[in-house]
Amino acid sequence: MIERPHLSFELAVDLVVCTVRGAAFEVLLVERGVEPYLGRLALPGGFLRAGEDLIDAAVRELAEETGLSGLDPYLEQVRTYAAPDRDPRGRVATVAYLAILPDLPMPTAGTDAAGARWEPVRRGGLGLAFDHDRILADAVEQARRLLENTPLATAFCRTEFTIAELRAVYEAVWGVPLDPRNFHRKATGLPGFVVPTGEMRSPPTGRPAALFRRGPATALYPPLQRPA
Amino acid sequence: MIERPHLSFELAVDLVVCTVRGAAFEVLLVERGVEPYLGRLALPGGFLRAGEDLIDAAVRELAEETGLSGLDPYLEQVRTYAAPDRDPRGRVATVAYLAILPDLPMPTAGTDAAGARWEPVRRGGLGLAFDHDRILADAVEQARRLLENTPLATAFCRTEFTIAELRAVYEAVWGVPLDPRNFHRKATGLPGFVVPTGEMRSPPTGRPAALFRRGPATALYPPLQRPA
DNA sequence: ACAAAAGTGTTCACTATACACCCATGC
DNA sequence: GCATGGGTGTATAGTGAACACTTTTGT
Repeated sequence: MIERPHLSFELAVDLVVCTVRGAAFEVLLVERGVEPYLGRLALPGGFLRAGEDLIDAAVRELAEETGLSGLDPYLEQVRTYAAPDRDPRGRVATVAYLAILPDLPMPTAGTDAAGARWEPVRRGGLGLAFDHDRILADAVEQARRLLENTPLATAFCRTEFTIAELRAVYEAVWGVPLDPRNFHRKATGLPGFVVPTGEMRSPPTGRPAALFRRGPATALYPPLQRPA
Repeated sequence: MIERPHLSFELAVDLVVCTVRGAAFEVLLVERGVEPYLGRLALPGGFLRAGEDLIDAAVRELAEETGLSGLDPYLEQVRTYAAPDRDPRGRVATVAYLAILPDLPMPTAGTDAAGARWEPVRRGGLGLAFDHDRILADAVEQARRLLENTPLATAFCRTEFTIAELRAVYEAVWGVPLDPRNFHRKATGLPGFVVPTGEMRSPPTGRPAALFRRGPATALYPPLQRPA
């Protein structure tokens, strides 16, 4: 190890954990229990530990904050924030990760998740601590873009899902209504996007819907373009 | 300042400086003059200084490495790399930036740029130091994607350019031939992409071409999709 | 029978592609 | 004139939005 005369940083990972509940696009937030920004809402996150890569820390924090184990979440890096004054405690750089979960029941006691709650994503921001409104906005924009080009939407759904559920994800995240009939054709026609399981599921009323799983595709071609 | 029991990092910025020269998509590399990886090619970059944000460091490094002043380069964050063993000197996290320049003559003496040179981007990587092959691949993929959705291609051109020059950028970066006639119509027809200056430029032989500047658009809609 | 939701067929407008053709210059 | 590259017109195929219509269930 040679001399290192450079600035020293702490490195954190912040999570933008998203889901769709009902018709709402929501994000997981925690109430801060320590200064600075005591009592304010913030994105869950924490510092890297020895031997950890960024993705390791993101996976660990996600498990801690949700209290859920054995998830196979979609996790993708968004970008890094390191403005000199972004944290009053000193120079802290944070790497934001986008995490996508299906609408699962969350443990509410005995874990870090006790202080966590879902909030609907609103334009104009949520008044979060630090620069977390900006981070949230960047992550949301990335999620909206990924819905166009990747099978990300399937990560919002459980293992088996109907086309109507998949469409609800697009409508909630993009905030626009889509034609159910045309969406059905596009989704089932895109190579590798979804594969039928052969099973059916009956809604409260109406014709049963075919069930699908996510397909092998890692990119959607052609993309599912959102309306102008 | 309260106690901070966490891991300490050095934070670097690495640049993927791209241009199109002739028909080739090229990247700026430097030969390392110190250990580790002495003598190997690497991406230009350096550590953050006190008071600097990431983008400040990227702009400063770009000016230092190219020896060019007064550029208004396109600069965009790619992603961050922080694997525990990526730098043998210790824990160094690096934030990669994509920089796009037109094909300019580079100073070759008296500056850091003396040790810099352009190399064509090849599939399979260039055998760079550290994890720079991976960083380069990620940045190149980002550039290819941005050509579809943003006016990024204009950043590869000088202030005034012909449609044929713009097309050469797409062909070089995507590595595919495009129909000159259809490309002309698309590029001039996309709202806010390019605006005619009214001037003309004569090629060595053939009809003079109209000159354009980049337009006000920040996104291309509909996107200029690359062929499957 | 009726309501509700799933899924298919069809129309029509628009867009992309291929390529014939014309234009403006240097030699 | 001829070669060369710039730019326009046009036929054709393909794609996407709108929506009528059929299917399959629960009550």
